[in-house]
Amino acid sequence: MALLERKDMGDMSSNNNSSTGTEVPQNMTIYINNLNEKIKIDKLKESLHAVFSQFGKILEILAFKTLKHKGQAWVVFEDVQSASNAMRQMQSFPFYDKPMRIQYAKTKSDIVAKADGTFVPREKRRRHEEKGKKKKDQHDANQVGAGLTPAYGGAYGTTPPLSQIPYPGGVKSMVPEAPAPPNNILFIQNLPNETTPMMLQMLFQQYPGFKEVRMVEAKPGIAFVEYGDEMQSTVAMHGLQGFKILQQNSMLITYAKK
DNA sequence: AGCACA
Repeated sequence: MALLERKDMGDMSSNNNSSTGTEVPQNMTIYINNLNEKIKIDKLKESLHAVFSQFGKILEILAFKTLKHKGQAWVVFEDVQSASNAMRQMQSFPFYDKPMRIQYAKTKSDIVAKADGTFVPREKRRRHEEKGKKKKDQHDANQVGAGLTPAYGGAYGTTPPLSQIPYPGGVKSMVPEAPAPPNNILFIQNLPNETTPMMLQMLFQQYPGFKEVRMVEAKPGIAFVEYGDEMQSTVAMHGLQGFKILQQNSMLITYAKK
C-alpha cells in the first residue's frame, strides 16, 4: 500500500537557499510575490489553489488588494514538506504571464498557530513589543506539522477548469490546468524549447512501465509520456515533478486529459 | 517593492 514514499528530489538542486542573501527559515506557509496585480483577489486565490494543491493539503490562501499587499499571497500548507516542494518546483513559474517569486513566509500563519495552540490575538501581542532590544527567545518551533484541523473548506472545494482564464487585461492567462484524473499518460508543460524527445526519454524511461514520449512539432514546450498503467505514470510524475532541464524551466507534470 | 491573518 505504500506506493510512493519518496517526495524529495534532493539530487539536482538540493540547496537553493543562497540567492540574494534572502534566507528565511522553513515555514509551512509560502510567500509569493510578483503576482499579476490585475487579477482579482478571488480569481487569484482560486488559481493559486488550482496550481498549488498538487503539493499537499492547503489550509488557507491569503491575498489582499491593499496598496501594501498587492501582488502578493500566502499559501498555507499542512506541512513544511509540501511548502518546500511547492516553492522549489513552482519557483519562477509563469502565472498570469508573470514568473512567481516564492519564499517561505517570515512568520507563522495564524491558522497554524491556532492549530498548535500558540496563537496570541493581535491586540494582546502589541503589549509585549519592545524596540531596540535584541532577545534570542521566541524563535520557537515554527513547524508543528501534525494534528492540524484542515480548516480549508472554503470556496475552492470544487475547482473549475482553469486553463486560459480571461482577465481584465484581456489577454490569455498562463495558468496550468486543474489536475486531470489519473491517467497512464502524462502531460508535460513548461519545457525549454530546445527539449528533444530523446532528452525526455532519458528522464522518463528510468521509471518502470515507460512506453513512449510524444512531442508535437507545432507546439514547443509540451510533451506526452505514456506508461503501462496509471500507477506507473504516477510514480514517474512524482519522481520528476519540477525537474529542470535548464536552470529556468521547472517542468510541470499533470495527467493528460482522457 | 511590498510578509498577512477580510
